[in-house]
Amino acid sequence: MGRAPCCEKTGLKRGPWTQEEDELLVDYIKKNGHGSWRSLPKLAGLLRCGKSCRLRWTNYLRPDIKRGPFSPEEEKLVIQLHAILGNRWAAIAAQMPGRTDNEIKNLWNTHLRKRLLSIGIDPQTHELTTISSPLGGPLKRPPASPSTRHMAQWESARLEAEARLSMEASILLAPSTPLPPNKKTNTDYFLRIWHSEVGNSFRNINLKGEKIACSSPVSQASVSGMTIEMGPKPEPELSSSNPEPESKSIHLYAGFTHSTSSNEVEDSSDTALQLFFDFQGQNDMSFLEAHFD
DNA sequence: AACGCATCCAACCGCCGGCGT
DNA sequence: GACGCCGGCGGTTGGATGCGT
Repeated sequence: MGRAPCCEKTGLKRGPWTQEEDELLVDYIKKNGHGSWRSLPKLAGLLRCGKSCRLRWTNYLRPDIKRGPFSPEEEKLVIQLHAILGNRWAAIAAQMPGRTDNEIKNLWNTHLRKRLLSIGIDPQTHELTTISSPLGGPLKRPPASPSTRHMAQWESARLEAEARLSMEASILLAPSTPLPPNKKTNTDYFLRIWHSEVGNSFRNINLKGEKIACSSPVSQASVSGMTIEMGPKPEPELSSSNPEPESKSIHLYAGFTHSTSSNEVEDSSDTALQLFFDFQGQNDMSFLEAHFD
């Protein structure tokens, strides 16, 4: 037996919304909140499926939606977030206030994907597919290591958890939409895991699966006035010896090895690492500043 | 002006996970 | 544990629009 449709298909209007329908939906939600989407159309006097109403509201009518074209900064942010989160448009949208997942998805599929392809970057892996060598032949870039992918997964989960946390905080602060007292989300679990021994183990394991020696040197790089510090997490007394202002520094400790002899970062082709070096301006870092303190 | 093709994007579809019973 | 309901998500579609010939 198949699953019942989300709503009665017969007699319901489909296709583009009229201004009159929009007004009905906005008026109803402003007065009553959306409540149950399933019952909303009938209560609001709309001949639409509840799902259609929810989509129209979340993707178009919500008052906090920033309409208009994406700025170059926003496009860059989408690319950077996509490198971390993949096709998780809702998670990406959570990092970009005023933009919907549908908008970002459309932007990606119509503009950014093609743009990356045109410059030889695989839009799924964010790695160079083929680049020209100085001798004229094509060069193939090695794929990111499993460890870095693992790191990206952890970071992805953490970003999402913190996005949810901030969203919940804003909901709690809004008197009109209080959070039910018994409402519990995955946020606590994500953050707990990240700060637990499991998270610590992950952070302390290098790319070869070995523990990083704490005496390993720390590498620093500056990008547009930002200090990016890479390497094993220093002991508290060591970190205090470098009084870099918190707002101006980023620390990358997770699963990272450093090579002093060649002055090259091991596994430098890794997508996640490349991502951090690709930042061009401090404004672009703003979304990460809170996460990498 | 007419036609064909390409592009854009709002809307739809199907699946999945959370939750209550 | 099984089941159904519901909301959310990502992939896809198709009508509208723009552009070149």
